[in-house]
Amino acid sequence: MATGRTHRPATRSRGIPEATVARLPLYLRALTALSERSVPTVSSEELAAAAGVNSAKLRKDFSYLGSYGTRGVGYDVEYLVYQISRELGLTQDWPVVIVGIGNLGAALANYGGFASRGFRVAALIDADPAMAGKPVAGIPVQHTDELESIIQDNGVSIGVIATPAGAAQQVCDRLVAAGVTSILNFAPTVLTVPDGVDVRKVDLSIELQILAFHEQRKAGEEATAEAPAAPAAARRSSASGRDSGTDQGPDGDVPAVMPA
Amino acid sequence: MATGRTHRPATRSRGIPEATVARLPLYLRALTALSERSVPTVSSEELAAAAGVNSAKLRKDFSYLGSYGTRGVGYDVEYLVYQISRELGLTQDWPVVIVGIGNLGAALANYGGFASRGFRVAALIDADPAMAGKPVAGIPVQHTDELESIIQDNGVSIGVIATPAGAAQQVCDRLVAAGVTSILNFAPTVLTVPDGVDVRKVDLSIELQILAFHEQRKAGEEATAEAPAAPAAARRSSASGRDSGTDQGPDGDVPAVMPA
DNA sequence: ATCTGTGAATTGTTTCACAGCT
DNA sequence: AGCTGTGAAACAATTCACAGAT
Repeated sequence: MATGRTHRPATRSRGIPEATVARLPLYLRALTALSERSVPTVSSEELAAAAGVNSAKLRKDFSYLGSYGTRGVGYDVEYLVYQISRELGLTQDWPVVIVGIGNLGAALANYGGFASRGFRVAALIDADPAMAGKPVAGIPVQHTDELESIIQDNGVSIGVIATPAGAAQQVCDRLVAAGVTSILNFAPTVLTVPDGVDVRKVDLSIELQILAFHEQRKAGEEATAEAPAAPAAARRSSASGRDSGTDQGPDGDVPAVMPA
Repeated sequence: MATGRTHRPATRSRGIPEATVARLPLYLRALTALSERSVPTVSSEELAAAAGVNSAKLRKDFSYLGSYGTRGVGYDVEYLVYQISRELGLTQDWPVVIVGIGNLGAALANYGGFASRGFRVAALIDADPAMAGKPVAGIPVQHTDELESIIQDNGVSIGVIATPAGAAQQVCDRLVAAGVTSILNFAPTVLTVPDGVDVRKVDLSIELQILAFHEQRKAGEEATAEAPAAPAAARRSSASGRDSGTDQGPDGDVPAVMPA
């Protein structure tokens, strides 16, 4: 997903399903935890439980990578960690830039698991001149003017956008023009990119809205079936005077602050 | 996804596909922008472009909601905004608590689009006593001790977890016990919840790893001469007889962890 | 003439269930 | 006996392509 038209028509190559790729990081995390506890082998059942999936799916997923297990025994933890890391491209080091150092950008910069496996924050970039030089997570913030040279000098191919929605497309364009080919977008806006560039988005309000949908459905279903543990009686709060479009932020839904 | 069990075999209800539900917020955002520009109607083609999907998909999605368009004309923007809002449950106000007010929690609390559409931050909760009373985004942080009473007093059914991974499951358990039935998890860990509770996760490192996978593939594709991936010899064990050939081995050597 | 709504075809994903290896 | 690996079946999502409404 994400890329509109990337498909090389007939790349009979290593066709790992996208759904599987999206789960590999989950398996990797579970395996890493086992590795740290020096657990030597694990069955598909155990590993699946740790990753929150079912074992048939896990086995099918692994079958796309190769036959890395041992029948009657399970999977060798260290070996699998290595194989999945390699498959995900984590045996190399990916320099990443974060653009937009507001609360969210700072949170991302401070995120531990970031630097830990394969990724390295090469630079923090913000449009506010007052931020320039200020260290965040031990890294001095640089001004947007430097964006192109930073990308090029560090060979950055992955960029993280944590700016307000209004600035996101512009930042995206500059990142792409400078050579970035993968973008993780935290701004609540749809980014348009050329073919060959991957975009993934993380969007708080979308996630909340999906939850609200299901939540609403649960509430309307109270007539049926068993009564759940919690007394979902008094849901629904008062202030209901809002509905269609009288919000402050121009659709923008500005994300985590940041001096614009 | 998210909901573990849920088998309601023949709920003749309004079975909107999950993939469609996940796109409704996207359409809603695009429509809200149009609404603010006082655009009266929009075609599936235009709206699809604004939302970053193709028009056939959009029409199919809308067909699950009902027939809200006019052939030869398009969709009435205001009407659609209302219908989708209603479908998503945004015509009511959802009180939300955020647990874990670090950089990320603060970023979430400050997130504009949060309060703007149907969601209201009912409380900010943190385990650090030193945070108690301190206002973040204009809302005083409360101590974890108050968690249960906050949930109950405010009729909160949606909780956001922005704590460190180590605390997430514990917080989750308390939220669920207090009556929360939808959770948005930002902590990099798998949460276990009872049936009937929805969990959605947002995970930076998973997203980056997925990008790295695709990035790696792009790199290996443009320079076909270099190190053409692994000589996937042992893939697909249909190789008759001997199988334990030295598989793996991108360029360098591997920490030969024994494949049995 | 245009654009929606939707069956039918296609493509992708998950689950089943069991053969085959250890 | 136990557990993986995988065809085949079931299910889900997407795309096609056109009938039908305005």
